[in-house]
Amino acid sequence: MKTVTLKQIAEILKISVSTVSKALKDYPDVSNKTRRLVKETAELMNYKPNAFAVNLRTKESKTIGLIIPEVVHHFFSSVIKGIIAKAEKKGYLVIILQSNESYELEKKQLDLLLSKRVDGILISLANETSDFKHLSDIIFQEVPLVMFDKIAKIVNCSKVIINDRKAAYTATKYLIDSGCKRIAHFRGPLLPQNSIDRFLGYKSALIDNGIIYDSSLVYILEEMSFDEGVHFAKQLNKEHNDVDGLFINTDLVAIGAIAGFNKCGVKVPEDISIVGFSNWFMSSVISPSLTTINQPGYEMGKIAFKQLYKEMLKLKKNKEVTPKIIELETELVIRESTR
Amino acid sequence: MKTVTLKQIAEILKISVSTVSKALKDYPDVSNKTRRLVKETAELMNYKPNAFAVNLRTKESKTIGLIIPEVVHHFFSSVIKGIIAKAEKKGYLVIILQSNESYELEKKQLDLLLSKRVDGILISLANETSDFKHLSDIIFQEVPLVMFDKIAKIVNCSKVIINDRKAAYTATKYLIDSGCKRIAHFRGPLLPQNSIDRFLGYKSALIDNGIIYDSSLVYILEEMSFDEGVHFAKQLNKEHNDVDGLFINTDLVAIGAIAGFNKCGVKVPEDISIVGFSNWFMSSVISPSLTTINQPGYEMGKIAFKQLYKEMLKLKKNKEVTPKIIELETELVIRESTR
DNA sequence: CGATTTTGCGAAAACGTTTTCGATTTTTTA
DNA sequence: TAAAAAATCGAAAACGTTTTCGCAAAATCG
Repeated sequence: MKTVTLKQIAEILKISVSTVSKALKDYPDVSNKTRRLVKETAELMNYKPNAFAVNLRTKESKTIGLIIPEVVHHFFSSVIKGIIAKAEKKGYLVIILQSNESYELEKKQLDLLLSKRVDGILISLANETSDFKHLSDIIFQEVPLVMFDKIAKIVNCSKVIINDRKAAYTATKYLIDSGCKRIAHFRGPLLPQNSIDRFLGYKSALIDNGIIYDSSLVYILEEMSFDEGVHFAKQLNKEHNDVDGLFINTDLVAIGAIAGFNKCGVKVPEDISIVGFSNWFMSSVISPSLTTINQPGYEMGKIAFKQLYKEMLKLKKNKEVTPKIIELETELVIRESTR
Repeated sequence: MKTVTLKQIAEILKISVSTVSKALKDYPDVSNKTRRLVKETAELMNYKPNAFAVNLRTKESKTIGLIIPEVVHHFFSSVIKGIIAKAEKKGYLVIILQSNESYELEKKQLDLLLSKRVDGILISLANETSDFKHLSDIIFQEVPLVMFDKIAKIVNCSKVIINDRKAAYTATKYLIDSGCKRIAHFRGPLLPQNSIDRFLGYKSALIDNGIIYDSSLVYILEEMSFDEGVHFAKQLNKEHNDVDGLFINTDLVAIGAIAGFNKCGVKVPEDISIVGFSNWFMSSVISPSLTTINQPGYEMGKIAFKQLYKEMLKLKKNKEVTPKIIELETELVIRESTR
């Protein structure tokens, strides 16, 4: 039950290795008779081409790398699912690495993927990442690279994103339109672009609508966990009793916040309206269900791979690739946590 | 900025390719002087061994395959995280595929991984899988294989599992001890071993404690979703108003069931005690928080890889591997959903 | 100082495939 | 029927590494 090679097939049929190879790959310069013969015996002997040899010869691995800040996360696992699904259809396998939001790890893993000679790389940045040389290096080495969700604007590669700023603007505007006068914001860490953009969207919605921006109403959350949501809800209630609207960076925190307000005796949405972000599946089933921004993770994964695939093809044909920025649509999902 | 090879280093230093290779790998038959020289220039030229060539030569890819029924799932993503973490430490990368609970896909993906020549395979079975030839084939081909969580007892390979039967017994026993007289069960699909075992644990706990087993109290859930939990809670309430205890196959469904009972005006735990399974992080934060069985996903991932690693090493040394069954500890986490 | 051992290096095969190029045979055309 | 064209095949190089083996030079020994 050893692995069977082209050579073995060749010896059995008393023809050359090259002819066997060509027959299997439908080269025009092999007769129908021998082609059929080769294919039959290959089938019979259960021939499987040695991927290592093929890789070496063709200089491609039909494998892509994926670096993600955190696997155990509903949004990211949806993205992963989208990527894997699309990649498999195109004959690509996906190696997944996790940066754990660490810049150092991210760099190391990028190196790892390069040394494994993946055909392309998909990445969503770690929160810590503020230097982007490791990414520019990739581009310089002409390895196709596509960033998604957590991107760096400065890096000259294709990106698949949502318009975080616009979505946050919409969310905040909805709070304003529904009558909120004093609106707070639970934002994410300082570095990631999407956390910045959501904050900016929040801020400009206030300003555009004649509400004075008050920086003491913006809370910076590092972990973005349920518990942080609980904690900061309590704190907000203590420090700013008059707040009647709250836009939160992500649903998990928002759900925590609802629980937190619950404990303080603050009623949602009667006393305070809350809008989350990402439309986690739990958001529709909790009580009160959460008004939020729908962020299409699965879709994003599929499209990110599609773009990477295009660029890998172009590279193979030595064509120039011009980075593309693809913006996916989001929408406001109105539920019970807002008036 | 082309990729640099051993040959190029050799030409520059006017020595042979073999010496360069040996110098870099600290072979004893190369002098300290040339070793240092080689290493320095390799560093300088930013030499990275061509993984394709190394693979071909050494016949290993330092890559393992992972097949999982569903990526977007808290338990499984925890397992993935554990596997990736451990694998990376040992210098292995992980290719992840998703069977979507489909037997056909599972088979196809196993083939894919084999054709890519991964060094080992980790798998958690699809619900649909009831024929195991594709798995035995892997073992026959001497590719290390370790199954985890959703396993097939009949396949002769190492397995990392929890004792589902015992855990379910504990859960049910706790319901009995806390005074429940009529205990229902929401089980998973018919095929998967863990769904069977949890049912059996439930059943024998009843019988051992003098409660008559009533099959009409056992509901089979196909999707294991939140919505199914809501739906069957309502149905149970309609069909068996007298039930005062409920053991549910998985936390997500249990949380759905709590919501369902809520809508029917059935109070948890006053009217009915509920025990879930898996200790999803949301279970501790909902209200009432859920009594459940803690199932260590991250741990399971780490140990599954560790076992696979051992077997890959043994295979390399041509040593015999004897399949091992590793049972991880679970514990009952008592919260508010039970009296 | 000659014989033996040790040290350091290189040639070459091997891994299994793909693909170019030339050679031979067969078929077509003039 | 001779010349040209097409069809069919194989030899061989190449991809970049690892590792065995042999050889020469240096070091050690008696």
